[in-house]
Amino acid sequence: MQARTAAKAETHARIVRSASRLMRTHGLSGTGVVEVMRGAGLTVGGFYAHFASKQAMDLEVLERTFDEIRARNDARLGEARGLERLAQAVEHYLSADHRDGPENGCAAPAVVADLAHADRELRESLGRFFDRWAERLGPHAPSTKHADARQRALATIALCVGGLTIARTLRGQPLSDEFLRACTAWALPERGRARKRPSSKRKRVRRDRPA
Amino acid sequence: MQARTAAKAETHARIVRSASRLMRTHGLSGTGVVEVMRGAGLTVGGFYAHFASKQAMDLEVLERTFDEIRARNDARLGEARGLERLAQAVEHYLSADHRDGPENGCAAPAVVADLAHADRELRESLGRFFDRWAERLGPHAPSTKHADARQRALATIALCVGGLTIARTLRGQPLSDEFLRACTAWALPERGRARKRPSSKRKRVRRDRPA
DNA sequence: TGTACATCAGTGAACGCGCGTTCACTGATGTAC
DNA sequence: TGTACATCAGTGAACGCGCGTTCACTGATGTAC
Repeated sequence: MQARTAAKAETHARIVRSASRLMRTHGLSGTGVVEVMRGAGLTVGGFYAHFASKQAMDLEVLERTFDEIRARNDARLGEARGLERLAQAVEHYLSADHRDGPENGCAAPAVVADLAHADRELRESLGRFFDRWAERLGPHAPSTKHADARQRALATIALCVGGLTIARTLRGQPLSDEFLRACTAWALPERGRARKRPSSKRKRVRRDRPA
Repeated sequence: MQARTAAKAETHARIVRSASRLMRTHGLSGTGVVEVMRGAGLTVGGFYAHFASKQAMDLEVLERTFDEIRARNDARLGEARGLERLAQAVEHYLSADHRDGPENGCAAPAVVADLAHADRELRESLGRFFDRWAERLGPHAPSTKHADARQRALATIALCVGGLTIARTLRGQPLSDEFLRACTAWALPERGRARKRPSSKRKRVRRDRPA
C-alpha cells in the first residue's frame, strides 16, 4: 500500500511539474489537460485520479510554482544583502536570459492578466505571492523608513513584471531589449545613469545558463 | 450604391467598436466572434462580409484601438506640458477609475501577455504603439538628455502597464490600491515622498467620471 | 415613372475542432487465508 | 510459500460545449430599360 501511494505521489508531482512548466509559457487558461498529461508521460484519462477538476489543479500548480520560485530565488541570491541583493534580483529578472526562458522563470508575467477574471481563490493566491515577494524585497531597499521600503518594493515588482511581460511579447524587436535596460536603470537609480549596456566591465549577476 | 457602402462602413465601425470594448476587458483571444457581433446588434454569419478572418479583425481592432487611445489621451491632457503633463498622465493611468473601467481604458494591460504567442503582425502593432507612446511621453520628462528621457518614458510605460495589470487582477484586495499608489509615487520621484494618500489637498488630475 | 432584374449586407443552421470531463476497462500490486 | 481475490493508477474512447468558419437563404436597395 505504501509503495503504491508513494508512486502515486511521485506521479502527482510529475503532473504538477509539467503543468508548471507549460503554465509559465502559455498561462493557466492556455494550458490544456491533454498537454499537461502528455508532458508527464501519461494520457488524459488518468488526470481525474489526481485532481477533482482542472481548476483544482490550477490552484495547486499556482501555489507550488510560487513556492518553487521563492526557493530558487533565495538560492540564487545567496548571501548578498541590501542594495547589492536588490540589484542582483532586478538584473536577473530583467535579463535577456529570463525573457527568453519563460518555462524556468517567474510565472507572474504569464498569469497576471490571465487571472483577471479567474476565481477569487486564484487571484488571492497571486496576491499572497506579490505580498510575500514585497516582504522579501523591502528590507533590502536602501531606506530607513519601512513605508518607503514597502512602496519601493511594490513599484520594483510592477516594473519587473511589466517590463518583462512587454519584453517577452516584443521579443525579436529592438524595443524589447530597450525595455529591459530602461526598467533595470529606473529600478536602480543609485547605480547612476552611466550604465547603459549590459556588456559593461563588471558582471554582477551570476547566470545559471550560458549566454 | 454609395448609400449602401456608407451603411456598410458604419456597421463595420460598429463591429470594430464592439470588439474594441470587449477586447480591453477579456483580451483578443478571450473575445469571440459571436459576442462581438452581438455587441454590434448583429448575428455571427454576417461577420465574414466584413473581415477575412478573426485574425484580420484582431489586427484592425488593435490598430484602431491604439489610435483611439492616443487621441483620447491627447484630448484629456490638453495644454499641460513638462512634468505636469507627465504627472497627469501617470496619475490618470494608475487611478482607481482606470483600474475599474477597463472597457474605456488602455488596451495594453489586456493584450500584452495575450499577444505573447500571436502572429508577428500583431506583436509589431503593439511594438509601434509602445514606441509612439514613449515618443509622446519622452519630451515631457524633466531631463535635457534625449537618451535619459527615452529611458524614463519606457520605464514609466512598464511601470504603468505592470502596475495597472496587477491592480486589476488583485481588485478587491488591499494590495491593489497599494500597488497603484506605490507605482504612481515611483514614477514621479520629483513629487517627493510626502504624498501617500490620493485624498490629498490638491487635486491635480482632472477626472472624466465621478468617483 | 414603372417594372424586372441584379446585387449584396446580414441571417441562422451546420460544420470540424479542441477543450474539460466521464466511464468502462486493464493489468500490476497488495491482501487474505 | 502458494493461490484467489480486491484494489486502484492509468488507458483510451466518447461526451457535450463553445469556438471560428461556411453556406444556402432572404429581403432591402440599386440599376437597366
